[in-house]
Amino acid sequence: MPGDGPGSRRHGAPPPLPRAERDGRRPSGTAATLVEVARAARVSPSTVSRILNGTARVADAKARAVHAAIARLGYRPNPMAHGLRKGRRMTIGVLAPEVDSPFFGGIFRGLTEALAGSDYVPVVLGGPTDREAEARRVGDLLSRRVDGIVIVTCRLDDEELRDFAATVPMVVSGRSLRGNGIFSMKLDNALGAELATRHLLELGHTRIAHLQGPPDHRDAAERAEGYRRALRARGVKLDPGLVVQSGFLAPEGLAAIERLLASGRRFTAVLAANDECAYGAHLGLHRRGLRVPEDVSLVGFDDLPGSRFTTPPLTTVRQPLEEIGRRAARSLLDLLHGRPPPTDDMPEVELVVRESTARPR
Amino acid sequence: MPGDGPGSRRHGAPPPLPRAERDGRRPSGTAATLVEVARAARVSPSTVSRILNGTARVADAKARAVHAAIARLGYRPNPMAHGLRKGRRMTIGVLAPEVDSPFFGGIFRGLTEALAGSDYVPVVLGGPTDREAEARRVGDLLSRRVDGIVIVTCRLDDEELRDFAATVPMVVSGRSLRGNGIFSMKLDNALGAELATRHLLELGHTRIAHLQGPPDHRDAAERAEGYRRALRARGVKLDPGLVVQSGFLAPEGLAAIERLLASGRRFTAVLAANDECAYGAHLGLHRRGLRVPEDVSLVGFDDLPGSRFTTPPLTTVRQPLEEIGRRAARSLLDLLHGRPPPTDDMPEVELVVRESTARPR
DNA sequence: AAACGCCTTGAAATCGTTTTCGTGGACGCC
DNA sequence: GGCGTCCACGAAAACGATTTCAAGGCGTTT
Repeated sequence: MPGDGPGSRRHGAPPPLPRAERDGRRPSGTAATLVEVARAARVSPSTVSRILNGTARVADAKARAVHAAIARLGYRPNPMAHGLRKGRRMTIGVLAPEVDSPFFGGIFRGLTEALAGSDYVPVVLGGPTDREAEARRVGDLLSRRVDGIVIVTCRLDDEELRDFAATVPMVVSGRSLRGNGIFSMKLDNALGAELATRHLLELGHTRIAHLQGPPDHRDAAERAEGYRRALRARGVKLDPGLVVQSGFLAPEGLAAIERLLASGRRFTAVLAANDECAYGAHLGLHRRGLRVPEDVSLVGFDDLPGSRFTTPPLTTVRQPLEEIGRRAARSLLDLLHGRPPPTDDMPEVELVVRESTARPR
Repeated sequence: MPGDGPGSRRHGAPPPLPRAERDGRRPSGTAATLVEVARAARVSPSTVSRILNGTARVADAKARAVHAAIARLGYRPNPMAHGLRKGRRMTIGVLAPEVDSPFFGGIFRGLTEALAGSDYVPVVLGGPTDREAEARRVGDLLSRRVDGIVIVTCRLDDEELRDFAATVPMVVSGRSLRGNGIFSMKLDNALGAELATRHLLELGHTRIAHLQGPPDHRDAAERAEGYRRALRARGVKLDPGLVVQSGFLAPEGLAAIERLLASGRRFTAVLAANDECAYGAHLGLHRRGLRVPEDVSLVGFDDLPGSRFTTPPLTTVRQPLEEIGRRAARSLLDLLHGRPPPTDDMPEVELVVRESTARPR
């Protein structure tokens, strides 16, 4: 470390956090406290606190003195002392199975956006979860004393959820359940899948395959239901051989379409479990020399940002991810401030027709 | 809210956080404290603390009594009190321009993974940043008293960085700078671009276009430099008309390739600023009826997870994003524990040849 | 047997805020 | 002019942990 003072501070014992102290703001090595501000402004700590929080009127002269002292000392309130006293930590916990999926990304973006105005910050715990692991993670967050929790695709059952919500406000996605300290948001997966399937039917497809999502996943089951419903409504007989088990990930979509192809069953369109699954399926078709949409029409679900830029751009069912994130954050803030969260429903799912679907040849 | 007690708790004043109290663990409505544990176990608070932290030996009998009390009361240490006393908050701040990009996603995943074992949790602040906004955000994190900071693509200049690092350990990506409380990680962008370009040259391409990233972005500039270096090394004259300004986002890649196409300049291969830019470019080519790789070879940079599943899968330069995240976390933990972070270099960039490149026709 | 040291333990101080409680003064009212 | 109210403000008590300090018990050494 050339030209950087007398060697290794910072190694050794836990560092005593020296503050930046150029332009002579803090001669001492440690952060200014409210008491020091009070001393500098010749008032009592209580007064400083009151000024900071606007808890009570104080004389203008003192207020000015205090503000001057704050600026001079570069004072910043210590959030831990604050939290200890007030019982709030100003953090909200976010639980998600896959922090690197674009799905979570979209929601998280909305979440951070909506949280930006407030004084709360998100703490993210990731990693794959089954019901049990998820409960454990909530426990972790609880012992960190987060002020609220958002769970992105919730696997807890309602009972557990209610239980946790007695301790701390919770907002979850993928469930429809409201009550004391709980807010949840659920999209109409069945309707989305129905819309998508109907779109394919209207184009003239009848042999429509469905790559179904994880068997234990409610969203997946609902989408499959929507698919069947649309077929039934048009009087198209469901060929069970056209429904193949897949998952929400691209490799699973690839594997699924390969199995379907290998089965020899004829089909002219595919409804994938979600966009990522569709990506995988697309590749599988491509490998077989089948073109989208000329040979096979392909529909996804989610409308990930990337789906506008696949070749061709993917027809899909739009989930307003950012909006979900924003609403989650807002509802949680409502809960935290003791306001009733809004009762209006989620924005509707919406079919986005792009270029991966066409009339069958 | 059917069957859930006498109406609206939780609305009204800030809720007093009632703890879950079924199975009769906490008759009172509030969380157990260390003092209560001490009382229940008939020892002093100090002793409980010592047992919890292993600070000193205590008699086995007492230790057992304390553990029993802890279990019975469902005691969980209050992190705010702990933080106040110890001066540590057990959180690390993460700064990133776009929390929903797969790029950040990959890094963040590695980060959370490596943090999972420790007692630290990440707090994410997102949103687009220029240098100034980034400094402000670091300030925000500082006033939240995070114990360390990770900046994902750092725009601060070295001076500022050093300054901040005097207050709190920092790990940044996209910079090569180490010193007191600073650790940084930088990939050899120039080398990566050079590898990619050389690959195209070796396939026989000579008219290779480059969609250059944001003009103010060092990574972008370095990649452009690597591109030029590779051409020079092979004695291929650089046609400035083949270098067009783009960005790191898909729409920008699309716009750039359209401009290039409109210019009428002939080219048989494209080196994109990064993978997302390549996606956009791919779409632009597709729209013009140009096929990848038959008509135009295409190379990206980053190796996002999605790039394995584009059609065709994208040849690209691999950045080990998760590994970067993991190392960032580990180095920060090292810094925090007063251990010197590892001095070994980053893993090398690596060309991943898939199916978007081929010999020119 | 006295002196010394180590080990376990409890009492009390401490971290930096917020909040209650009390007090002195200014003001309004009869 | 006396008395009650109200207001601004300071002293001090929380909040829940850690840590220092001191003390007592016990074993060892000379």
